Amino acid sequence: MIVERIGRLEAESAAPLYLQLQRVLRDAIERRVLGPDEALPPERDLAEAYKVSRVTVRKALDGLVDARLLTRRQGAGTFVATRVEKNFATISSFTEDMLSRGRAPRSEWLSRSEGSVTPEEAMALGLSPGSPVYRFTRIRYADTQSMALEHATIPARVLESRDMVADSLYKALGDNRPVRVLQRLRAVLFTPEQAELLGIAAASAGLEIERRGFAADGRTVEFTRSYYRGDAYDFVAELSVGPV
Amino acid sequence: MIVERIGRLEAESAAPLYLQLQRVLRDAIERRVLGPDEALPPERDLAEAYKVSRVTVRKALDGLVDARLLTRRQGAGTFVATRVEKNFATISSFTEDMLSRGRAPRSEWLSRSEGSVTPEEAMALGLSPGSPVYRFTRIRYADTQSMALEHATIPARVLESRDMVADSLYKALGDNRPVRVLQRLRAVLFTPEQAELLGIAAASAGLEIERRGFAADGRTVEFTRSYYRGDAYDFVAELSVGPV
DNA sequence: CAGTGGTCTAGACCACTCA
DNA sequence: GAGTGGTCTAGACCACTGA
Repeated sequence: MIVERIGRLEAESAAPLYLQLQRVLRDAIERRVLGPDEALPPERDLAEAYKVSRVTVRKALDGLVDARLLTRRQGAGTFVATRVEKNFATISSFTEDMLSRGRAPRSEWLSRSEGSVTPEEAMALGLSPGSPVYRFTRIRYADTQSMALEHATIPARVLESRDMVADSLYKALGDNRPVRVLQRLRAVLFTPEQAELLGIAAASAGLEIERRGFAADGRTVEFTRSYYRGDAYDFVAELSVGPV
Repeated sequence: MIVERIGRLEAESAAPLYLQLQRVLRDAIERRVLGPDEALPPERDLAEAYKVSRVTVRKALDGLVDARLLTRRQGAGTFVATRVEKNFATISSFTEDMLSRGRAPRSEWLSRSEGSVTPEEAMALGLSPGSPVYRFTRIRYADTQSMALEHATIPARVLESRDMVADSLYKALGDNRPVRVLQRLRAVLFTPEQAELLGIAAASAGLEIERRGFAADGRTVEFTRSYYRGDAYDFVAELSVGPV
């Protein structure tokens, strides 16, 4: 009954049960089989239906609650969240960011080089002096509008060659893609050179974003400094209370 | 042995065991009783030492891993994280933010009024048209330097009176304090009026930050639009990968 | 007061690390 | 191969919600 409606676990999957169940539930929510504000079956029923223990059901639900897809009310039940805000403040590359805003990302390369780290880069990337890095400089466009000037420095060891970076840097990084980034944002006035490259009026306001990206293994894999047009780009961030 | 070193659970606490244990461990880490990179006792040993089940130990550790105080390596052990970055991207009010940067926050009130929501505010705060709100406008200083112009709108129901807000708005909000905020940042040029209020040159770059704050019960309790000096303030944000 | 989520236990097996 | 974290179970009691 429950399983028919929500979905089956994959029969011969090696993945942990709680992740399989999590996936089935997430899919059901995405496909609107479980509508907003709808109550999920009680944990005990889910456990019985999927032939797992209630602890496993709870572990599956925990992840979805963390991701704000579900809310729990003690004594009342577990409910599908009303999706007012979604996917804010999750990492995306410029490419993905623009696609999600319904725009077509494009890059114009200014340079693509290799060299040794500067002291500033070594500090930001956690590299020893003299380590080899690739540097990429480009103008980013959304549709035909210029959006940003971007300078990226990547440790050579995380990229097979500098020519792998065609359009998306994050795509080229593959498994070394950042799972966590730290960004620092400031408002600045564009320099005449920057304004000219972006094709905008001198003395316009821009957003300087300095980004350090960390891969799953904790190593720093990206140090990027970008200059976004203030009139064309805004940045959304979600913050929450500190560690418990 | 273990308990002597790390600390005791409170004897007669009503709090869940896993939270008590979490607290003891966090304290031990903060006090450097457990130093960076040091291995914690195995989960089974902790369970025995504190007379709780291993499941409870794991639940306590889970929270600390989420908060990045610990890292786990299967087969190897659980280790105290090397605290390279801490407390980024957690909510803080202007007051707290400045204090943490070692500066003295101060406000100069421009106005403090009550009224009915505008359509824009109603939308942002999730209020019905006509609902009463308080509005606060002030110039924010760090030491003697002007930092920002701030316009805040607060639903009247979450504040006892508008005169409760002395220095810190978040302090006045008490239990209605936001636990989650969504911010939108843009680079703008200051208007002549804004520049004059802040005592800076006309046509300087500034950071426009629009913030919506959500209390623990999910209600929107704050809608603020601020203008920060680009030359005096930067914003740090931490992002991570989306929901699993 | 019946039903729900919140916490907790004792024990088991597997996957991985490291000497 | 001993020791560690990762997953999972069956069952229990408590705290809270809502008809």
